Amino acid sequence: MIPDFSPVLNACRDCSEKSCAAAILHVKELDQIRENSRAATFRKGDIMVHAGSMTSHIIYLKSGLVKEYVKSANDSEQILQIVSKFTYLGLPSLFGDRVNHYSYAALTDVTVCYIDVNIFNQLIRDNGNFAYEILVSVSRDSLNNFHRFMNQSQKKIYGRVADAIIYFSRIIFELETFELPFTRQEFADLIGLSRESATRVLTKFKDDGILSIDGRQISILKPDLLARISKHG
Amino acid sequence: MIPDFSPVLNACRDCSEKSCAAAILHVKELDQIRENSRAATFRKGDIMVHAGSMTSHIIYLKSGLVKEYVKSANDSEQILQIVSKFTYLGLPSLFGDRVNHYSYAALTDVTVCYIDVNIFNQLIRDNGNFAYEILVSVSRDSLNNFHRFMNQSQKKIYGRVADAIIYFSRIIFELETFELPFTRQEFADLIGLSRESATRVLTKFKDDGILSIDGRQISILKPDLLARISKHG
DNA sequence: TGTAAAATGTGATATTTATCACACGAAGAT
DNA sequence: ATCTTCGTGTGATAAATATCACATTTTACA
Repeated sequence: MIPDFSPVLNACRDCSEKSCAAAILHVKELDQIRENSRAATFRKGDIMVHAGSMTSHIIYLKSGLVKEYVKSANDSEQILQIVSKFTYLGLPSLFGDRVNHYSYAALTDVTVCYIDVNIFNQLIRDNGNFAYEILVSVSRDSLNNFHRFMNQSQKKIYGRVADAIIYFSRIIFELETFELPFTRQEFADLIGLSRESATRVLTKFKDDGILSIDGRQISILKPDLLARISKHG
Repeated sequence: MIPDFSPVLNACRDCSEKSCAAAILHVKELDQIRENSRAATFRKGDIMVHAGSMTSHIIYLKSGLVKEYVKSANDSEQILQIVSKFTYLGLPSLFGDRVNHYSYAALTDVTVCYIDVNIFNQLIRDNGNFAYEILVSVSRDSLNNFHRFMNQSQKKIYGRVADAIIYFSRIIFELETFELPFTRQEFADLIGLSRESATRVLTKFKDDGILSIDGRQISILKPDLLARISKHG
């Protein structure tokens, strides 16, 4: 729950895990960040940000996987996206009312940098090229969310599950064999299904020889068929 | 379909319909926009942008209502949002691959300005404060889309219809009595329902005395009850 | 290592919502 | 004015998916 603050000062100008946006910054600006930021780590399962909390620091994800989610009234959870390294968390919230609209939890061990929001905003105002890169990132996010939205609202459960599997294979792991970083319930929450329905579809894919499934370990055996199901199913 | 190009030069610096972002620009920058932009009008029903087309100009909406939508394989339509005046259309697409990801059609007569995308991008890079305002706008949009997404994926049809009615009353018209700017089919497409289901819910609300409905003319008679249905229904 | 708790798979059933079919009225076209 | 098309409401039915109940497996941890 509570981040382990690293005792090491993070020398941003030498950091090998810079974002595309930060790569544009001048040495002076990077030093400005360094003086107002802090490295930290989270353990798998830790909640990093609670929806509804105020933002004083922006979180930059240096390594690990994070789920972005919200809980609704009846305790059910909707996972918005899986965030992987080299990403700023919660940018849209920052530029609105400064209240975090989503929660974030670590799916694996995670390392991050906290950056003071005032410094971050100042950099955007001072350096249009930095601002442009941040815009690119927020826009990409927005289009991705839209894609997920369309996927959930227009496809049937087989198409949705296929889509999610392809998403993990191509975007997150870049492998045809991978380990899902969460439970079946969370998998279902990501695509807006009940746990039972998600399980049933996975079992069906296994029985049909499309996937090999052993617990959280997944291999895609028939990628073409899976892609076809994602499109038309 | 084809915009009527106005013969009048638009003097941006005197324009009373500037966006929050443009209000920040210097006189010199506004003149730069003027030399690379063009005013135009569309008639109700005109398609302004086709999804998939390339973006050479960004469209700024000066007056009127526009639907942002996509068509899927089986010709069904999902309306993403209703856009009202003082808004740039399709910003997230601009910062990605420059392909328009959504289509836009005029729901009322509409006046717009076309602004050259290169000029627009240059202004963002040159003027961080302008960039900041654009970021605020893209972020607001992203959070709104998210809200719509949650609404569609977690609520039942009564809650969704209630939500949509409240949205028009509060955000679009700021009145308790208003005229829906589209057909029942489009209303259904906005909230991801079949036309028949949307109709049935509206009729139920009418029978229960929550709304008064006469064709497209709608009055909210019991706002509290409607809000409760939106939350828990 | 043993035990409790959590996660998973699966059948039966219920609920929600879409689809189909059709009647009716209003708006446009000739 | 009449014809045709489009939009709308409504009942009957079908399809998709959630919920419930419970057995089984895996994981956590004392």
